[in-house]
Amino acid sequence: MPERSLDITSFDSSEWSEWVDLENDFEIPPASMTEIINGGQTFLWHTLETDKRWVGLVDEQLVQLRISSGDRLEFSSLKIQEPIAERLVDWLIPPEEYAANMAPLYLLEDAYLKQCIEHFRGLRVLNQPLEEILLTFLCSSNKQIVQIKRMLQLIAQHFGKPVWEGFYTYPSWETISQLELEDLLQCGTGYRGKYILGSAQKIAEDTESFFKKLRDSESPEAKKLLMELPGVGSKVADCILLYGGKRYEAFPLDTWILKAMRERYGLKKESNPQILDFAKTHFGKNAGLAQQFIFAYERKVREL
DNA sequence: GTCCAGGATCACT
DNA sequence: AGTGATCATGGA
Repeated sequence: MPERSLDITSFDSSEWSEWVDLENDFEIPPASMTEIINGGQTFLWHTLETDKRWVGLVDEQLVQLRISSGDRLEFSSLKIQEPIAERLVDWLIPPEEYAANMAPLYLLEDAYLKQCIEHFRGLRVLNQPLEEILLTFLCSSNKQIVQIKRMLQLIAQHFGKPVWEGFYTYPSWETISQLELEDLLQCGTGYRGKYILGSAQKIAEDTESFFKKLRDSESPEAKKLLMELPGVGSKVADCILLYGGKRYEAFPLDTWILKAMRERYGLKKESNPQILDFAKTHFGKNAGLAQQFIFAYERKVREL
C-alpha cells in the first residue's frame, strides 16, 4: 500500500490545551527523548521539528510533549479529553522509580556501558500496555524500525479506533482474531501476517486469562508462555517482557546487541544462549535496561 | 541487482 | 543440541 505518511506539522493548536509542567524532575535531554520515542520500543509517535516536540498516544489519549527552556518536561493534550498527567508520569516512569532502577547499573564496572548511559542520559523503558507491545513485537522480526512503524500505522489505521485525524489506537486481540490473512498482508506484514493471526486466534480463546496468566507468572514461565505463540521466539519474547511487562532482567538479543557483545565484550565464538547467559550475569538484575543504552549507542555510532 | 533489517521456524545433521 | 535455508517486504 502506498499511503504516504500523514502531515502532522499542520496542527490546529486551538484544539489543544495549554502546556502544563509535569511537575516532576525528569531531566531528559531532547536527544534522549527522541531516542525514547524513535528507538524501537514505541511505534506510533512522531518527533516534530527535530527534537522540539513529540506527539502520540498514551493508551487512548493523544498527547504532545516538549522540553521547556528550563529543561522542564511539559505536556499538552486535546481539549476534548480527560486530564492525563498521572498516567503520563506512569508511562514515562516517575523519576524516583527511574533512579532506583538505574542504581544497579551505576555499580557495575563497565566503562563501555557508562559511556552509553552518559550519551543517552534519561533514556528509559516506557511503561506501555502488554497487549500493545505483544502486537508491536510480533511485527518486529527481521524488519527495520521505520518499516515496523509503517506496518503498525497501517494496522491501527485500518482496524483500530480513530482518536484524532491521523491517530488511531491499535485494534484489540478480539478484533485481530477475526481478520482475514489478506487484511494483515495488506498492511505490509509479509510472512508475519500468519503469525499475528495465529497468535490472535490463540489469545482470543480467552484474552483476559491469557494476559492475566502472563502478568501473574514469574519471568521464565512468562517467557515460556509467550514462546508458545507462533512468531514469538526468544528475542521477541524478551522484548515483550521488557517493554510491556516491566521485567527489566529480560535481555533481548538482536543483531545490534549481538554485534556489541562480540566486538565490545570479546564474545567472538559464543553461541546466542551463551551470550545471553553472560549478559544476564554481567549486567545483573536490570540487564534489559543496560541493553537499551547499548542498543541506542551502537545504532548511534553507526549513524542510524 | 545485492544486502540487510530489534528473527522465527523447519529441515536437516 | 547445533547449523542452514527459507520466509515477505521495503530501504539503503
